[in-house]
Amino acid sequence: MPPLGFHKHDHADCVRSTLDRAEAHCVAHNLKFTRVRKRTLEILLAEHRALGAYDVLAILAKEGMGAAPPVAYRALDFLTGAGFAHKIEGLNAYIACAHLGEDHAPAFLVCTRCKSVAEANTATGKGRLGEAAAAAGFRIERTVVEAMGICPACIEDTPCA
Amino acid sequence: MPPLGFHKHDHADCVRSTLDRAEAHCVAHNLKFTRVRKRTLEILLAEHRALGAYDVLAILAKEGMGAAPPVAYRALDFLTGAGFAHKIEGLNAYIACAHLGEDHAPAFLVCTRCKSVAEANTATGKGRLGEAAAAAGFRIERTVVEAMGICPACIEDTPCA
DNA sequence: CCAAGAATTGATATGTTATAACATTCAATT
DNA sequence: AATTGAATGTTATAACATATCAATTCTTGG
Repeated sequence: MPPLGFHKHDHADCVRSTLDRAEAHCVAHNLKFTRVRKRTLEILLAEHRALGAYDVLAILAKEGMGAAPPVAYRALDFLTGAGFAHKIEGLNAYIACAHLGEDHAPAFLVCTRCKSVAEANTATGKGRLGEAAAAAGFRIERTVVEAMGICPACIEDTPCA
Repeated sequence: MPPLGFHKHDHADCVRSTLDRAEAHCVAHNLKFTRVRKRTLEILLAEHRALGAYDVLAILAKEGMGAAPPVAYRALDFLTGAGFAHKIEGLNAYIACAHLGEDHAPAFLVCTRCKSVAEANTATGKGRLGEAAAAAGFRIERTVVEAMGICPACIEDTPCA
């Protein structure tokens, strides 16, 4: 599967189908897909870009949902916990999951210039890291795999590429 | 090479040889291995654990080197820039490089319980991430590869392992 | 040696990211 | 309707990080 995010696609459909799958997952797992949570996912889905918690908060506040940080952080925690969104540790920012519903170990290509993010679809057995962990007797609970760099669009825009 | 950090080794030697290699690198590259910078590396080297910038700062301050955050952050920036230390993004914390002088793409096993960190030695061609990047025309500048979980020692210490 | 310039250090202030604690509202169940 | 548990909202503060400028030290050419 090609990494989503750097190439053209039917984004309206991308958004709709992700929301639908999130909705279905919540029904199936008895999770509450509340107004704030749903709106937060919509905000993240608007673009394949990472948004800071305070960016999300600003939008929520403008729309009349709580104006204090915990509102955004709780919604983001819910979304990441449910697998609907991921945190980009290298940016302290959050992004909607591009492979919602598929079992995957998220890995990202992160443009440090424009903050657009492509989510690659990697197998859950994580290559060298998995081997090293097994050898050391280490129990992996979560993996952070991010390539920070410059995306194709930004490379083209650079005078001295 | 086994990941360093979770198993016994001659740590005094580990520290000494790392400092020696750092020293040599600075001489070779005309970098200034000043008092603050060297002491900061020593602090990180004391254990194979990640320390926050303010943890480092507290020690520096106690020893009479500047008490304000920029002192610690500048030293840490120097060390990470020179490849003598790495930032663990998942913890917002810093650790001495365990493979100083060897060309490597750092990858870590990070214990979220005790913050000890093992640095695996992975090849610079980064498997799936590298492939995905090449396919997308993405220029990688830095990789963040961290497995967060529970280290062998903490697994043993857990009542309900 | 010493003056000029560059790099490093130190301090103040502030910006950014994140959470603790508690009150209130809402929804499901009895 | 009363109970209860989850979700929301607010205040306050903690934790992480940087911009700016002044003072010092370290080169290096004169």
